[in-house]
Amino acid sequence: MTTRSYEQIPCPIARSLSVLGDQWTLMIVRDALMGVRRFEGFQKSLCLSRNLLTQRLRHLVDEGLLTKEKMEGSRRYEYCPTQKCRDLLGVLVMFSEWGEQWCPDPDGPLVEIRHADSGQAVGMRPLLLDERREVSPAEVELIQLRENDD
Amino acid sequence: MTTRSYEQIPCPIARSLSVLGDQWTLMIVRDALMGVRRFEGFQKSLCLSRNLLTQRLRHLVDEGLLTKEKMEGSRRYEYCPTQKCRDLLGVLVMFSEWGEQWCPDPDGPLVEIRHADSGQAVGMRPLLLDERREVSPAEVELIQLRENDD
DNA sequence: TTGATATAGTTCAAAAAGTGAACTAAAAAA
DNA sequence: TTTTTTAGTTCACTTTTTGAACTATATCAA
Repeated sequence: MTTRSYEQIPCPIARSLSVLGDQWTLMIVRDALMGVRRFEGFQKSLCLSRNLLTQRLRHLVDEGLLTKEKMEGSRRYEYCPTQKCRDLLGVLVMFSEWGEQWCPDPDGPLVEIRHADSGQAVGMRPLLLDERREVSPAEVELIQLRENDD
Repeated sequence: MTTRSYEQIPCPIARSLSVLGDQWTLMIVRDALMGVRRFEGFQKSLCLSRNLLTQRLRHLVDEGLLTKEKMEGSRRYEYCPTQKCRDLLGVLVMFSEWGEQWCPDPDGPLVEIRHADSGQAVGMRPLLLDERREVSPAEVELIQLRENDD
């Protein structure tokens, strides 16, 4: 992975995508958050070439999204998601909601987002951070505060 | 853009990423949602090569995220985001929140997410969809319902 | 303990995708 | 009318990705 040219754009979305925005990284994160821990697990789940998987896992470890840890009672390693990685759940939930809405699977949903304790369905919704009140997505806007002085 | 090999994985996240998950598409969507409408606008904002921009804009039009429309009082065209594109705002907001948290800009935030009417700060937060009650992100889990029968 | 199999990679050639610069043609402005 | 801007296209070059074969431990089963 080389430095993306938009890494220089002073915007948190650009910075996030410069870490996560290649073909495979978010799919590996998805797998990790669904419990995949080992090299062969990622490879079989995603069918990506093994050398690229090596590179991407190394990248994710370097960026602090995964740790490579010795498994208990074994000499083998496993890749475990860090908090930085777990914090991407919201991103994946949004991708999932968008995918269900705009390119649904004819066989019905395949991934569910649930509250761990109660098993109830959960969605990510825009909230006024002060009042803790829900607002309509249509009323939310993205504003650039300063200009990019290339 | 060729078909990604994970397009076959029956998962709404995989399907979303097969449309959006290349180096540039989400950055173009970001620009479009911040008001960029024309070829030169995207090119200057992102500094990507012009032939790639042509390809990506065509891809986004084909996928129904942008429409190429004649500008009023002109023979020129502009690229306008559709509802399918505007529905990606939540994804971008999550990327922005993650970026601010995990790779903050030393000069302070550059993008703000606000309620259009009141100007108040907005965040995407997990909500129990039945009760409309906020829950902790740590209590949210992503569950795969069926197996991928390759 | 030995042999078989599973796991986690590495290596390398071919194919595909991205980059950057130069070029073109139509539209708009002066 | 001439110049400048806009929206691309073309092409040679570089970088990435793919896919298959190979290697070296680790674990399992007899």
